[in-house]
Amino acid sequence: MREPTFWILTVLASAPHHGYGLIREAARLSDDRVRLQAGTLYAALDRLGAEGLVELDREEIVDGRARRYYRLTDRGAAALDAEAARLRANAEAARVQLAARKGFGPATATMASA
Amino acid sequence: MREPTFWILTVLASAPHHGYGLIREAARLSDDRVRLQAGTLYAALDRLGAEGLVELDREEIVDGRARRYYRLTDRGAAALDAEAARLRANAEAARVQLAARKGFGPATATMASA
DNA sequence: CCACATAGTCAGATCACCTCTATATTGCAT
DNA sequence: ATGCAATATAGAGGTGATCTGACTATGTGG
Repeated sequence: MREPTFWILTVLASAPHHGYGLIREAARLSDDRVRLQAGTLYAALDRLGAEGLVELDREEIVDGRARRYYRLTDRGAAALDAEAARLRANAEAARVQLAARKGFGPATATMASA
Repeated sequence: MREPTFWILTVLASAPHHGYGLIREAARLSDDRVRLQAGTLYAALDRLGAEGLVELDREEIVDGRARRYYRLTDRGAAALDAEAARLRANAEAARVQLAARKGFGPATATMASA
Protein backbone atom coordinates (compact mmCIF):
# COMPACT_ATOMS: atom_id res chain seq x y z
CA MET A 1 0.00 0.00 0.00
CA ARG A 2 1.39 3.39 -0.99
CA GLU A 3 1.34 6.36 1.30
CA PRO A 4 -1.62 8.39 -0.04
CA THR A 5 -3.74 5.24 0.14
CA PHE A 6 -2.55 4.60 3.68
CA TRP A 7 -3.53 8.10 4.77
CA ILE A 8 -6.97 7.84 3.22
CA LEU A 9 -7.66 4.73 5.29
CA THR A 10 -6.10 6.31 8.37
CA VAL A 11 -8.28 9.40 8.15
CA LEU A 12 -11.43 7.34 7.60
CA ALA A 13 -10.62 5.05 10.53
CA SER A 14 -11.96 7.46 13.13
CA ALA A 15 -15.01 8.75 11.24
CA PRO A 16 -16.50 9.17 7.73
CA HIS A 17 -15.25 12.11 5.68
CA HIS A 18 -15.99 13.60 2.27
CA GLY A 19 -13.26 14.15 -0.33
CA TYR A 20 -12.26 17.69 0.43
CA GLY A 21 -12.46 17.18 4.20
CA LEU A 22 -10.31 14.11 3.81
CA ILE A 23 -7.59 16.13 2.13
CA ARG A 24 -7.57 18.66 4.96
CA GLU A 25 -7.67 16.01 7.67
CA ALA A 26 -4.76 14.07 6.14
CA ALA A 27 -2.70 17.26 6.19
CA ARG A 28 -3.65 17.92 9.80
CA LEU A 29 -2.97 14.38 11.06
CA SER A 30 0.41 14.28 9.36
CA ASP A 31 1.51 17.72 10.55
CA ASP A 32 1.18 19.04 7.01
CA ARG A 33 3.63 16.50 5.62
CA VAL A 34 0.94 14.84 3.50
CA ARG A 35 -0.87 16.83 0.80
CA LEU A 36 -3.35 14.60 -0.97
CA GLN A 37 -3.98 15.65 -4.57
CA ALA A 38 -7.56 15.53 -5.81
CA GLY A 39 -6.61 13.23 -8.67
CA THR A 40 -4.90 10.87 -6.28
CA LEU A 41 -7.78 10.92 -3.85
CA TYR A 42 -10.71 10.16 -6.13
CA ALA A 43 -8.85 7.50 -8.07
CA ALA A 44 -7.85 5.88 -4.78
CA LEU A 45 -11.39 6.07 -3.39
CA ASP A 46 -12.68 4.30 -6.52
CA ARG A 47 -10.02 1.63 -6.20
CA LEU A 48 -10.54 1.16 -2.46
CA GLY A 49 -14.27 0.99 -3.01
CA ALA A 50 -13.80 -1.74 -5.62
CA GLU A 51 -11.59 -3.62 -3.14
CA GLY A 52 -14.21 -3.28 -0.41
CA LEU A 53 -11.98 -1.32 1.97
CA VAL A 54 -14.09 1.83 1.92
CA GLU A 55 -17.73 2.44 1.03
CA LEU A 56 -20.14 5.29 0.57
CA ASP A 57 -21.51 6.41 3.90
CA ARG A 58 -24.07 9.05 2.85
CA GLU A 59 -24.57 12.09 0.68
CA GLU A 60 -25.35 15.54 1.93
CA ILE A 61 -26.32 18.63 0.00
CA VAL A 62 -24.59 21.70 1.38
CA ASP A 63 -25.03 25.02 -0.41
CA GLY A 64 -26.44 23.20 -3.42
CA ARG A 65 -23.36 21.03 -3.74
CA ALA A 66 -23.21 17.32 -3.01
CA ARG A 67 -20.89 16.08 -0.32
CA ARG A 68 -20.16 12.40 -0.64
CA TYR A 69 -19.06 10.84 2.65
CA TYR A 70 -16.95 7.69 2.67
CA ARG A 71 -16.43 5.32 5.54
CA LEU A 72 -13.96 2.55 6.33
CA THR A 73 -15.34 -0.98 6.15
CA ASP A 74 -14.36 -3.67 8.64
CA ARG A 75 -12.12 -5.13 5.99
CA GLY A 76 -10.62 -1.69 5.49
CA ALA A 77 -9.90 -1.42 9.20
CA ALA A 78 -8.29 -4.85 9.17
CA ALA A 79 -6.17 -3.89 6.16
CA LEU A 80 -5.06 -0.69 7.85
CA ASP A 81 -4.27 -2.55 11.05
CA ALA A 82 -2.14 -5.05 9.11
CA GLU A 83 -0.44 -2.25 7.25
CA ALA A 84 0.42 -0.44 10.48
CA ALA A 85 1.90 -3.66 11.86
CA ARG A 86 4.00 -4.01 8.73
CA LEU A 87 5.23 -0.43 9.04
CA ARG A 88 6.25 -1.07 12.63
CA ALA A 89 8.07 -4.27 11.66
CA ASN A 90 9.88 -2.54 8.79
CA ALA A 91 10.91 0.39 10.94
CA GLU A 92 12.24 -2.01 13.56
CA ALA A 93 14.22 -3.99 10.98
CA ALA A 94 15.79 -0.78 9.70
CA ARG A 95 16.62 0.30 13.26
CA VAL A 96 18.37 -2.98 14.05
CA GLN A 97 20.31 -2.93 10.79
CA LEU A 98 21.38 0.69 11.26
CA ALA A 99 22.52 -0.10 14.79
CA ALA A 100 24.74 -2.85 13.39
CA ARG A 101 26.34 -0.41 10.97
CA LYS A 102 29.97 0.34 11.79
CA GLY A 103 30.97 3.89 12.42
CA PHE A 104 27.90 4.47 14.54
CA GLY A 105 27.44 4.52 18.26
CA PRO A 106 30.00 5.11 21.04
CA ALA A 107 33.53 3.72 21.26
CA THR A 108 32.21 0.19 21.78
CA ALA A 109 33.78 -1.22 18.63
CA THR A 110 32.06 -4.59 18.89
CA MET A 111 31.17 -5.29 15.31
CA ALA A 112 28.56 -7.97 15.46
CA SER A 113 28.87 -10.11 12.35
CA ALA A 114 25.48 -11.65 11.69
CA MET B 1 10.36 5.48 -0.93
CA ARG B 2 8.68 2.22 -1.95
CA GLU B 3 9.16 -0.98 -0.07
CA PRO B 4 11.68 -2.79 -2.30
CA THR B 5 13.88 0.31 -2.15
CA PHE B 6 13.51 0.45 1.61
CA TRP B 7 14.61 -3.18 1.98
CA ILE B 8 17.64 -2.70 -0.25
CA LEU B 9 18.85 0.11 2.00
CA THR B 10 17.96 -1.86 5.12
CA VAL B 11 19.94 -4.92 4.04
CA LEU B 12 22.94 -2.81 3.06
CA ALA B 13 22.87 -0.91 6.36
CA SER B 14 24.68 -3.64 8.30
CA ALA B 15 27.19 -4.71 5.62
CA PRO B 16 27.86 -4.67 1.84
CA HIS B 17 26.08 -7.30 -0.22
CA HIS B 18 26.03 -8.34 -3.87
CA GLY B 19 22.77 -8.50 -5.83
CA TYR B 20 21.79 -12.08 -5.35
CA GLY B 21 22.85 -12.13 -1.70
CA LEU B 22 20.78 -9.00 -1.20
CA ILE B 23 17.69 -10.76 -2.50
CA ARG B 24 18.17 -13.65 -0.08
CA GLU B 25 18.99 -11.40 2.86
CA ALA B 26 15.89 -9.26 2.29
CA ALA B 27 13.80 -12.42 2.37
CA ARG B 28 15.51 -13.59 5.56
CA LEU B 29 15.25 -10.24 7.39
CA SER B 30 11.58 -9.90 6.51
CA ASP B 31 10.68 -13.46 7.44
CA ASP B 32 10.16 -14.31 3.78
CA ARG B 33 7.55 -11.61 3.33
CA VAL B 34 9.73 -9.66 0.91
CA ARG B 35 10.81 -11.22 -2.40
CA LEU B 36 12.93 -8.77 -4.34
CA GLN B 37 12.70 -9.26 -8.10
CA ALA B 38 15.89 -9.02 -10.12
CA GLY B 39 14.39 -6.31 -12.32
CA THR B 40 13.44 -4.30 -9.26
CA LEU B 41 16.82 -4.75 -7.65
CA TYR B 42 19.17 -3.76 -10.44
CA ALA B 43 17.07 -0.81 -11.54
CA ALA B 44 16.87 0.37 -7.94
CA LEU B 45 20.62 -0.07 -7.39
CA ASP B 46 21.28 2.10 -10.45
CA ARG B 47 18.87 4.71 -9.24
CA LEU B 48 20.16 4.68 -5.67
CA GLY B 49 23.71 4.90 -6.99
CA ALA B 50 22.79 7.97 -9.04
CA GLU B 51 21.20 9.48 -5.94
CA GLY B 52 24.32 8.78 -3.89
CA LEU B 53 22.56 6.54 -1.37
CA VAL B 54 24.53 3.40 -2.26
CA GLU B 55 27.87 2.89 -4.01
CA LEU B 56 30.03 0.10 -5.35
CA ASP B 57 32.05 -1.48 -2.56
CA ARG B 58 34.18 -3.99 -4.47
CA GLU B 59 34.11 -6.76 -7.03
CA GLU B 60 35.04 -10.34 -6.37
CA ILE B 61 35.49 -13.21 -8.78
CA VAL B 62 34.02 -16.42 -7.35
CA ASP B 63 33.97 -19.54 -9.53
CA GLY B 64 34.70 -17.43 -12.58
CA ARG B 65 31.70 -15.20 -11.94
CA ALA B 66 31.86 -11.57 -10.86
CA ARG B 67 30.20 -10.57 -7.62
CA ARG B 68 29.52 -6.88 -7.35
CA TYR B 69 29.20 -5.70 -3.78
CA TYR B 70 27.27 -2.55 -2.92
CA ARG B 71 27.46 -0.55 0.28
CA LEU B 72 25.29 2.10 1.91
CA THR B 73 26.70 5.64 1.90
CA ASP B 74 26.33 7.97 4.86
CA ARG B 75 23.62 9.78 2.95
CA GLY B 76 21.95 6.43 2.37
CA ALA B 77 22.04 5.68 6.08
CA ALA B 78 20.55 9.09 6.83
CA ALA B 79 17.81 8.53 4.26
CA LEU B 80 17.00 5.13 5.73
CA ASP B 81 16.95 6.56 9.23
CA ALA B 82 14.52 9.28 8.13
CA GLU B 83 12.37 6.73 6.35
CA ALA B 84 12.20 4.53 9.44
CA ALA B 85 11.13 7.52 11.51
CA ARG B 86 8.39 8.24 9.01
CA LEU B 87 7.20 4.65 9.12
CA ARG B 88 6.99 4.80 12.91
CA ALA B 89 5.07 8.07 12.78
CA ASN B 90 2.64 6.69 10.19
CA ALA B 91 2.07 3.49 12.13
CA GLU B 92 1.39 5.52 15.24
CA ALA B 93 -1.11 7.77 13.45
CA ALA B 94 -2.96 4.70 12.18
CA ARG B 95 -2.96 3.16 15.64
CA VAL B 96 -4.46 6.27 17.21
CA GLN B 97 -7.12 6.56 14.51
CA LEU B 98 -8.05 2.88 14.77
CA ALA B 99 -8.30 3.21 18.54
CA ALA B 100 -10.70 6.12 18.07
CA ARG B 101 -12.85 3.93 15.84
CA LYS B 102 -13.11 1.22 18.46
CA GLY B 103 -13.51 3.80 21.21
CA PHE B 104 -16.73 5.08 19.63
CA GLY B 105 -18.27 1.62 19.93
CA PRO B 106 -20.16 -0.02 22.80
CA ALA B 107 -19.11 0.38 26.40
CA THR B 108 -17.79 -3.19 26.52
CA ALA B 109 -14.22 -2.42 25.60
CA THR B 110 -12.59 -5.08 23.49
CA MET B 111 -8.85 -5.40 23.17
CA ALA B 112 -7.29 -4.42 19.86
CA SER B 113 -6.15 -7.23 17.60
CA ALA B 114 -2.42 -7.55 17.07
C1' DC C 1 18.75 -31.82 -18.29
C1' DC C 2 17.50 -29.27 -14.19
C1' DA C 3 18.44 -26.51 -10.16
C1' DC C 4 21.13 -23.07 -7.97
C1' DA C 5 23.89 -19.01 -8.11
C1' DT C 6 24.64 -14.72 -10.23
C1' DA C 7 24.01 -10.36 -13.21
C1' DG C 8 21.36 -8.04 -16.02
C1' DT C 9 17.47 -6.27 -19.70
C1' DC C 10 12.87 -5.05 -21.25
C1' DA C 11 7.74 -4.63 -21.76
C1' DG C 12 3.85 -3.87 -19.20
C1' DA C 13 1.16 -2.62 -15.11
C1' DT C 14 0.19 0.26 -11.18
C1' DC C 15 -0.41 4.22 -8.90
C1' DA C 16 0.66 8.85 -7.61
C1' DC C 17 1.32 13.56 -9.36
C1' DC C 18 0.03 17.61 -11.90
C1' DT C 19 -3.15 20.03 -14.47
C1' DC C 20 -7.50 20.79 -16.13
C1' DT C 21 -12.82 21.11 -16.11
C1' DA C 22 -17.08 22.17 -13.52
C1' DT C 23 -20.12 24.35 -10.24
C1' DA C 24 -21.58 27.21 -6.24
C1' DT C 25 -20.59 30.73 -2.65
C1' DT C 26 -18.22 34.66 -0.84
C1' DG C 27 -15.48 38.67 -0.81
C1' DC C 28 -13.03 42.42 -2.94
C1' DA C 29 -11.94 45.75 -6.45
C1' DT C 30 -13.63 48.61 -10.22
C1' DA D 1 -23.48 45.93 -10.30
C1' DT D 2 -19.84 43.47 -12.81
C1' DG D 3 -16.07 40.92 -12.91
C1' DC D 4 -12.37 38.39 -10.93
C1' DA D 5 -10.12 35.70 -7.39
C1' DA D 6 -10.39 32.51 -3.64
C1' DT D 7 -12.54 28.70 -1.26
C1' DA D 8 -15.17 24.49 -1.32
C1' DT D 9 -16.25 20.52 -3.73
C1' DA D 10 -16.05 16.44 -7.32
C1' DG D 11 -13.92 14.45 -10.95
C1' DA D 12 -11.02 13.27 -15.59
C1' DG D 13 -6.73 12.80 -18.29
C1' DG D 14 -1.88 12.57 -19.33
C1' DT D 15 2.70 11.88 -17.57
C1' DG D 16 6.19 9.78 -14.94
C1' DA D 17 8.42 6.87 -11.38
C1' DT D 18 8.91 2.40 -9.89
C1' DC D 19 7.66 -2.27 -9.33
C1' DT D 20 6.64 -6.97 -11.48
C1' DG D 21 7.25 -10.81 -14.46
C1' DA D 22 9.52 -12.94 -18.03
C1' DC D 23 13.46 -13.24 -20.32
C1' DT D 24 18.81 -13.75 -21.68
C1' DA D 25 23.33 -15.42 -20.13
C1' DT D 26 26.85 -18.26 -17.85
C1' DG D 27 29.19 -21.61 -14.71
C1' DT D 28 28.88 -25.56 -11.16
C1' DG D 29 26.94 -29.81 -9.45
C1' DG D 30 23.54 -33.73 -9.14
